[in-house]
Amino acid sequence: MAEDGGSRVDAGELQAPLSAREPEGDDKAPRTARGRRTQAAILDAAEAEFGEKGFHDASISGITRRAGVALGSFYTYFDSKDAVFRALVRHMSDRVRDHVAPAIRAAAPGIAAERAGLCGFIDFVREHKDIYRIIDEAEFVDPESFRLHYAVTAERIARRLEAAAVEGALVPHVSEIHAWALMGMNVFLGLRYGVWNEDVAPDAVADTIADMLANGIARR
Amino acid sequence: MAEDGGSRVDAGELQAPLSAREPEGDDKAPRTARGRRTQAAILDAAEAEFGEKGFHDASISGITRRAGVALGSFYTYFDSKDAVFRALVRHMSDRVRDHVAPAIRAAAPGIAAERAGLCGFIDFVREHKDIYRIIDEAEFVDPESFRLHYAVTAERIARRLEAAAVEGALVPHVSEIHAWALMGMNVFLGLRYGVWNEDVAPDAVADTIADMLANGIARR
Amino acid sequence: MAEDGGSRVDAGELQAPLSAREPEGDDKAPRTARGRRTQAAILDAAEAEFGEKGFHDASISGITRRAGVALGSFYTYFDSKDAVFRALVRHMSDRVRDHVAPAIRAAAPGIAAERAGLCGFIDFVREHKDIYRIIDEAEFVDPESFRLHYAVTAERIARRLEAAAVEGALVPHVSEIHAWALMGMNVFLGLRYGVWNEDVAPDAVADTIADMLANGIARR
Amino acid sequence: MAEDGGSRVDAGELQAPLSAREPEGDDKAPRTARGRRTQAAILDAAEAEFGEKGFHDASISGITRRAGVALGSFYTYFDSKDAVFRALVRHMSDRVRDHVAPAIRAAAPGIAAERAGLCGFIDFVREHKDIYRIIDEAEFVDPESFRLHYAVTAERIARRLEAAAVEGALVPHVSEIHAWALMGMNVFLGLRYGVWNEDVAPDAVADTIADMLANGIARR
DNA sequence: AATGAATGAGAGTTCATTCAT
DNA sequence: TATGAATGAACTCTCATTCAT
Repeated sequence: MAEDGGSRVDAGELQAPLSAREPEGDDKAPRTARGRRTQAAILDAAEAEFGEKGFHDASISGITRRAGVALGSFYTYFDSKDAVFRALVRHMSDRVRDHVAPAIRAAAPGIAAERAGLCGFIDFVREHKDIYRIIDEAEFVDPESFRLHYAVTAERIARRLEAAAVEGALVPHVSEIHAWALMGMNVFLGLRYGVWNEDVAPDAVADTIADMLANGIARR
Repeated sequence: MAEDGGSRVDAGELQAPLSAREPEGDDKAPRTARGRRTQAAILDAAEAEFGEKGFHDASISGITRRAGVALGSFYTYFDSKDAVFRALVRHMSDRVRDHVAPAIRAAAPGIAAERAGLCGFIDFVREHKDIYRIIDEAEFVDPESFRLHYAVTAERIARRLEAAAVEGALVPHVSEIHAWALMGMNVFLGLRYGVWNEDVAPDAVADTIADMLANGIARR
Repeated sequence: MAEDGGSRVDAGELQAPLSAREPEGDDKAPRTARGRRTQAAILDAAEAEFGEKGFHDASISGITRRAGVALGSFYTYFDSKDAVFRALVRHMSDRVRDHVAPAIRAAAPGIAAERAGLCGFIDFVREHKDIYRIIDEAEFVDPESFRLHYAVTAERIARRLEAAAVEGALVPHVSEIHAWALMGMNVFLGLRYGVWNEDVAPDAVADTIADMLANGIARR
Repeated sequence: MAEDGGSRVDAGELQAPLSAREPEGDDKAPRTARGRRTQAAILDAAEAEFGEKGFHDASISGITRRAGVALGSFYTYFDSKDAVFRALVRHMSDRVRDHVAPAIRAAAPGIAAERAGLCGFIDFVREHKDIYRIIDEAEFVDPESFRLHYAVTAERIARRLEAAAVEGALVPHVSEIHAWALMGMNVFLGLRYGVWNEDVAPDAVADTIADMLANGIARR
């Protein structure tokens, strides 16, 4: 699952409405305004259906029922069940990134930035619990996009850490290994304190992790 | 996925062969030696089938074909597709724990023990790559056992950290949050350096993480 | 099995074609004319299949084969094998009633009306021998509809007898017991002289029973 | 279902225990005492299983589980599921007859005898409600034995009526039609006042029917 | 563009029966 | 005689996808 804000998103970028997304092969470009509305309705319905039931228990007819359109209309806008799923994963992956990125950029490079990323991630997950299921299930539905998602995310973290090291905020030997470790921490803390139970405030979680990242946990 | 060794396993305990497992409701106890052999063959085949295809694309007939038994024989030993899956998850969860536990116990409490756990985990995952898929897919197939697995694992880590803190090896404020962070790190490092690619030695990964845990990564 | 004509059916009412039936929960309402044709074909085929083989030996694929539609189409119109069966029982129960009712109403209340009912019933059964199997098997397939069918039928006979008693055509103490006795007689006479063997004319059977009902069979 | 006592059973005949029945092709003769016990246990279990679940939902394994014997042992004593069912139907048919016959013989030929038969039948059914299901289901499981059962029973009633007519107790023209009518009445009255609900005493039912048979129900 | 009926491969599951021990 | 594992045909039901209207 996405757990990190990217830096390629410009500040002030708004969440693009579904109907304005440019297709990338998984969906078909509607020709009319009516068509765009229908496609958007289907994508929204797919989010609800997949989030609620998971990929395999979700059904096309469930999606079109939620969307209030005929079954056949689905295939006017998407080639297959897998295709909507991919489109949805990409869409959600973007939304997480867009949610977290501003907070990261606003913080000082290094520990503070990572702290902000984790905090924003937990916040986001709390408001979009279904997303967690959706992106994670991609591992089994469309391994390639799952792999890509995490590879890209880890790479983004790694570049950020390196930049912070160059600036002198972090130790010089930060590496891809650190990036994967941070990503894993974030994902599981999001699962535990975002999806499963909200018994601890995101800020408290983030403070704890920031301290660990800054000073370690060995008694000296 | 399991990524930690428990302490309830006695030193020297051997991995119990499939044929010696006591059933816990997901499988039916065979009453003859022949029956035990067949059940073990089915469980082994299920591991291969699920690992290769994932839960939903796997089929009972695929499992029995691999096991070399008739389709109906499956139902002599398991109630359903879900039931084998659950039995398998439990079995594998136990195997990871049993593999990692001795290394953890052999190390000094604190950073060294956690280092050993991560190292053992990556080793194990490299030799049982399918396991990763199987246990992780439980999130969607049988959420309860997924939840239980990670809750139990995190709890075990937390207790270990607390004990090390009491001994003075770790800072006194270690908590459940640290446990979840460590678990998440381990899982993702196992995925990246165990399942996806073996381009970095487990020891190197573990050294890096041990250093981070001991000293943090902030420039001081 | 139905063996009696109801009084709620208006004189002159025609047997509704399958395609005009309103669903009551056991079948799904088609939305196009084509759909109605298909559903009717399936229901007709089900009658043949169940009548010939009985519920358990009948198969959905047998039904769709007879109907000349694809297997899956069955589930477009009925939820399950039980659901078609229930729809069919209801349909046939209505048909018997509608066949017999006019003859009953045309006769004088009392013995003549019951005679007409029996006569019409045997006639009907002779032309629809399958119905016997179908409705009777409901006792084992869907006990509730079996129970309901006979309870409703007995009640109808009881009311008719009471009305005739009030008019002075029958003795005043006719009761539910008489109704059940008449219903049982009719059913078994229908079985014997309608389904099994047509060696005696319905009128002859009815005359015999009418005499017995009118005068009893004790020598005086 | 049986609804009449035969006259071929000698007075004083005891209900033969299962283990003493002579096989008639549907079961296999046990060679040892132990074998007879096992066979009897299976037959008893079959009565319970079929009575509770009906023929199709009953299973051989359910029967052997109830009997406390191994699955394979079933085939030591019966050739098939149909075979036990047939043996059971014959057995129960005999039991009804044996229960009702003495009462019939004790009564005066004619109305009194038929009254006694109905009364005894309702009594019997109340104590063996499952039997109703078992024998009636034979219509769909083994039509031949169902047919035979009712044909034999009707014939027995017919002979009894004829004899009573010869003695001057009944009108001279009693026939097979009367026999079937009586049988049908008895069966349905047994269903209503024996199986479904015991809200009316068997004697009251029998009195009502006796009066109807004696005098008819037409107002004169 | 929209509809919804039609398709049919494929899945999980059951269970009467056989047979080696 | 008794056991229970093994078999596999057969069945009901699902659902992604196609297509005529």
